[in-house]
Amino acid sequence: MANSNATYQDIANYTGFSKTTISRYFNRPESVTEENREKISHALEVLNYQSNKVARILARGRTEFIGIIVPNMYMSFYDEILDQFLKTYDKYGYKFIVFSSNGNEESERQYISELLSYHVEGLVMLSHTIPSFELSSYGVPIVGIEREDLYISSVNTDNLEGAAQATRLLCDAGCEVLLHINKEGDDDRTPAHRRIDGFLKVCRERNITHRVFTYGQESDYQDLQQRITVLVDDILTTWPGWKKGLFCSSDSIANIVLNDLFRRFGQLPPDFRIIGFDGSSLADQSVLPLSTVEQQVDQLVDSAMDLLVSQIRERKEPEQNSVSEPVHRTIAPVLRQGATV
Amino acid sequence: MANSNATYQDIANYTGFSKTTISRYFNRPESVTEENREKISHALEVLNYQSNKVARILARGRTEFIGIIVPNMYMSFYDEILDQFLKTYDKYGYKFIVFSSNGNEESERQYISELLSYHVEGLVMLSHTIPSFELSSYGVPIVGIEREDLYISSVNTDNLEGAAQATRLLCDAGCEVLLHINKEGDDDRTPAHRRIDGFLKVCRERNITHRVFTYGQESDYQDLQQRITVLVDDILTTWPGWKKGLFCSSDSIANIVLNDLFRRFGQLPPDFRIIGFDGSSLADQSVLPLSTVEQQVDQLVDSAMDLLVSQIRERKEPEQNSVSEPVHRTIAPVLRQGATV
DNA sequence: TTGTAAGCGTTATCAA
DNA sequence: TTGATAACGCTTACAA
Repeated sequence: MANSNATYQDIANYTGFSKTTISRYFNRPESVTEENREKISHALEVLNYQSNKVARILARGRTEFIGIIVPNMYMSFYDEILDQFLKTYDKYGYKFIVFSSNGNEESERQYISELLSYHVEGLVMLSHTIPSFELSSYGVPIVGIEREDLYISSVNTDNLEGAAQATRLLCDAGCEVLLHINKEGDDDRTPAHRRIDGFLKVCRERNITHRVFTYGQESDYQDLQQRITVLVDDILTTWPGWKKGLFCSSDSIANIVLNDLFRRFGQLPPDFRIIGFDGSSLADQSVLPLSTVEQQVDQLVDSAMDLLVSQIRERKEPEQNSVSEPVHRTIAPVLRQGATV
Repeated sequence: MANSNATYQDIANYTGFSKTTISRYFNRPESVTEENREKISHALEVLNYQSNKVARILARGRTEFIGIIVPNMYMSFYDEILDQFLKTYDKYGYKFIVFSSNGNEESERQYISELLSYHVEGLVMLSHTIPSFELSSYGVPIVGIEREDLYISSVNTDNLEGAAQATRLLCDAGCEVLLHINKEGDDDRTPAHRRIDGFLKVCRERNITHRVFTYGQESDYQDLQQRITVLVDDILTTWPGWKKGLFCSSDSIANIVLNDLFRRFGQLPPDFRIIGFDGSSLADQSVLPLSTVEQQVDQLVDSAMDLLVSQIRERKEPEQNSVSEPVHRTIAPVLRQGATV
């Protein structure tokens, strides 16, 4: 039978050693004679020993847990990030306890406190409801990704540069008017907001006609689609005959626009160019492969783990450091040419 | 400062009570006088107490952890399932430790053993590499979802019925030839294999021309797209002029077919009907909303948690039960009419 | 190379 | 209603 719940004590009794020696067998095998190692190893088999990490955590004070809070799973960006984190297990050995907050600030606090009581060694925040100032006060290593990050360490895509590249690409493709769609009313300090800045910067540099559109709190996908349809109507009637370049703040939006145009015209009209943002799998699954500014998820996550691990180390040697300052890292985006520009 | 690491002992010293009383304050508050409760509560504030669940686990033997292993995150079915599990936290209070296996049998074993050593109370398996016989031997409550389940409890969509409904719908829409695309070489005992059975059953009942196509181990999305293109070529030349009904074993495949047709014809040709399977968000994001057989993810997960929790309870009262038999639950799928049939 | 004993922060069992 | 004391299973000085 599995799950026999043998303990070091049982192994010790069986072999005639002490618990300590059993512990050594696992933690510094070289300090146990070959011969005795075999005896112990044999006993483990016989008693079907199953290690108990909970006890080890308590004794050592290291959980090897990292907590991670995402806003949701239906935006593919978040599950690509999550997947990437899970993959770091082989490299770092950290296990992940995952919560999905749905943007509810109160549950988010509860989740954090739950995580803290499990003594997670670090926290990854993708969700943006709780201000970084509060997060920093929890006194646990923490890193934010693509969220407001004034008081905490963070990793972000270089949104300004990504947006600028996308905008330049549209220019160079001969577009005569440049349009940008972004989410409205987002906090100014949010990284995604830099995409507007990048767009405007290039438009002004090149002195080209442009406009920024925003969509609001459309709650579900249906509403969002309708909002976009209205917007496309607007664009078609305002600039008929112009060569139009549309930079969308996400692949999801770009996909909706593209679908809308295909339903109207059976193709991407020749006077239309579209580019998205994120480089999510949706960009490939679209009716035409979307051109997009790819966020390098692997690098975002690598960097985040790196920051987290060094914070965790720091706090083990509380000798020198005053409370060290937040570190902000930036990952270069990659322009990915699809079929829409 | 946060993270002050006060313990019951500190609270006890501060208030003059014993550790035991502090413990009672948390676990059976009514057994402590109102007055003393306030004293303690005050001390908690002052000392900034942060509970330590690791110690509690060790003392009580209950972790409130459930382990979950998914094959990957890029198939939206899995992350919708995962998201749904995370949401059960408010109802059941279980935390989830998540691993993504990428179909690697060896890592999967390692993950399981890791999970067991954290004394998870139960296991959810979505991944199919490890046979259920082996899983059942681990002696921990376990439930599989849409995978081979001979020796373990499980929850599955009624794939036979779903496929039958889809096929009937195509018939009723006046299709003259019915086609089905599924993954080849899949283990016969896999639930998704029932979709072929359902398709064939209805085709024979109605005595209608039909064919089953399969695709193989195409490793990435590109290859898969190419395979599908060849397949569509084949279909177009074999049944020109026929009214064709195509039942795909996933929304992902249906989406590829639909995109392919749109690229060729700028529309879904009038002699083509398509229906997918899963009811994933991709079905909505497609160039035309896909008709699909929706797997009721919320019910799948509800049922799974229910099975798991009752197994967990059972094993707390080891009095009566011999090793209880695996339970298999089935969730009815829902036909969702999109614009493709 | 091995063993003794104290400790990690809770809960559980008795008594008082 | 409260308190001593012994678990829970492992780690870690310190000794032998």
